[in-house]
Amino acid sequence: MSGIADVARLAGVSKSTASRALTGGGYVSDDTRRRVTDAAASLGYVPSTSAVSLATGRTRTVALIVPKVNRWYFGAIIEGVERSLISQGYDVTLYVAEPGSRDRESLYSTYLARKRFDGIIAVALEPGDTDLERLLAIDKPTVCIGNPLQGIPTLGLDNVGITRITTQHLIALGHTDIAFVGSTPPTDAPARDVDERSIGYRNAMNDSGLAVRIRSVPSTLTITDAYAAAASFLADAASRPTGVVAACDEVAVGVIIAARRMGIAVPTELSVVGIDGHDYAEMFALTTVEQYPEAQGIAATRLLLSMLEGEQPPPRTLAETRLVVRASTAPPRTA
Amino acid sequence: MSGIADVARLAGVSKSTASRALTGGGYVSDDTRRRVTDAAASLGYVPSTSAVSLATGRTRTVALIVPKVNRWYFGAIIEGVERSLISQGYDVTLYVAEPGSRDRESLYSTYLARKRFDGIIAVALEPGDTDLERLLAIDKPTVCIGNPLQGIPTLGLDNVGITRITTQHLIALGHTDIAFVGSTPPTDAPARDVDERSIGYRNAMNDSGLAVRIRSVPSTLTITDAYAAAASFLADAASRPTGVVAACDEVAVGVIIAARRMGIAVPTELSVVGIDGHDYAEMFALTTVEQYPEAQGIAATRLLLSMLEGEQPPPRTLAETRLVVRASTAPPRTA
DNA sequence: AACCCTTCGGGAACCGATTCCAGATCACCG
DNA sequence: CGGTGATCTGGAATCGGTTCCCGAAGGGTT
Repeated sequence: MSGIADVARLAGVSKSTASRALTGGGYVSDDTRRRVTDAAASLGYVPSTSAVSLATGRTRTVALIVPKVNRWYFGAIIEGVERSLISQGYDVTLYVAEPGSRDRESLYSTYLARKRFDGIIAVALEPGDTDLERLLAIDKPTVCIGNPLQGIPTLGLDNVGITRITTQHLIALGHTDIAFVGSTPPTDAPARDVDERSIGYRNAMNDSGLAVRIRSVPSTLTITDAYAAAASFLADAASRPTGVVAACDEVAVGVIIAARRMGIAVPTELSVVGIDGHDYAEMFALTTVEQYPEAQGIAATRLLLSMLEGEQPPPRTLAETRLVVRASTAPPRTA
Repeated sequence: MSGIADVARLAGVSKSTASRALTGGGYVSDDTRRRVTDAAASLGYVPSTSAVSLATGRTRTVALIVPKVNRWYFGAIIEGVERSLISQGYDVTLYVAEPGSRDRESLYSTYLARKRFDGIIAVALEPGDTDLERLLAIDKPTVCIGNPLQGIPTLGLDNVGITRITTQHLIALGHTDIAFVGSTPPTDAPARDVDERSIGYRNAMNDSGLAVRIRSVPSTLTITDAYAAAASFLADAASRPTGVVAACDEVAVGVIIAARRMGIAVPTELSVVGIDGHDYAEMFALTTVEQYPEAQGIAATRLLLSMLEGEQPPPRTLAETRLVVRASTAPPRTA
């Protein structure tokens, strides 16, 4: 491997001049610069990143922290972040650790402490966890995607508002017996995304004077979990709601699959509305509020890069959403 | 930030002794070592990784190259690789680039050339692409997951054998009219995983003297793609097969969803068998040959780490699989 | 008491870049 | 023609560690 010294020698200049010519700083005559770049090209010179970051203090790497990879939402964010960072010449190192897990512990104490990165993008941190203060202690530019956290610029959804919209959509269709399928908010802990959504549902129901009914599924909110839960709570025809507000599309899809299996017609006997704009939404004709996690990843990257340039982004940025009405919702049969 | 010089000063020793005490090389008395580690702990000393890798030539980072994040198979591999590498003290930098894409180009010419890693794990490289030689040119320890490639240790499935098994499962149940749903192998290019699977199907059919029928879906092989394709080829009751060998579980699930929608009973009127052991397999009662991508990620990591220790792993390692019979397959109605 | 081997610790070189500083060249102007 | 400022280049220090080499001290043997 040839280093900058070899390039300098071949071009007949000193190391310092070679460095200036290649990085663009300081005065270098056009002629010299050309000689140096030619020499570098002919040697196939690639600067050693460890040397560069030792000298400059910048790593051109961003740490991306996600709780999970194998979920549509997180996967899409990862793809967005990766694509946009790469296009800016940054590498992405990926850390997977669920909030509260043991991995999480060593993540902060060992890996993040090494600071092999210029900035951090953290996805779906749980508020109230110790993560926040530890992130702040690292003292590197940081952006969050998800719930707002005190002191860190965050990109997220208006969860309350969105769920109000999906709930009102069912109410407007004439439904009165509407259940929220998600997880029950813990009374002591601060609200996570899911909890905010259940609040949006409750607000909308209260506004219309309707009774609130919440069906819990495991907080992983996967299709499989929702399928299993729905198979049980849809079983009794008497207590079955006519409308379901799902905490996310994966839950909605699980409910629809369960309903179909049980011979409950969607939307004739059961209307289902989700939140996400999941890949599968169209296949299940799901009415949903779309969000665009890949675009969120790109936007978060932009925020972070602006911080690296010394700017101070707004503490809270709302991500774009759009209600898409499909065939999983209709007026209830009795109406 | 305090450096090793500060630690040395506080412990009353020289930089070299401090380094030896902390990294474990050379002779250091227990007493001195304790003084140094205490000093390091009290200062919260964390070695600068750029300095360490500049001096040692090792980055303790592995590059993970995947074509896509948001697919069950790739997501699971990423999780497995990440988890096991982190537990060994390695960081993972993620590169997402589909074979043949423009991103792929810059990936090799720019990012991989920087060699900010000690080794590479590449997932689902397409044989016949130029990737192979470029990977070899990088001249770093490399492990592949997927199809075998000349010169790189590879962890993969016996695709031909597996699909023979799923096909024979249907044949044994009495099916004679069995279609393969995947993509048609290109005649000129070398075989990808999917192509090998169609070969396994064809071999099994030929062995039993049955007619080969291949239904193509877009090569991304997603549930949605398969759903759309199935909606069309299941439409004509006369030409409809009684059994489907799917190239993967996502295709199988797409077919099942389409069949249910069209009122075709599974397995009574249509048996479907997949390959993967997808998260959704159980929910759809899918008969399938399970593979374990997360375990494959862990195994690939082990292979790579052994290469970093100077060992030479076997060129080809077969990953574990297991046939799981569920309720998506049954004898055909006429039998 | 002389000697040798093992253990321990310090000084300095080194990894491969960037960057500060000072000196050299050049053009232009008075 | 000397002075001045702008432009260009090289030497050397620096980033923060690891590691080679060598000298010193300690312990055991003849």
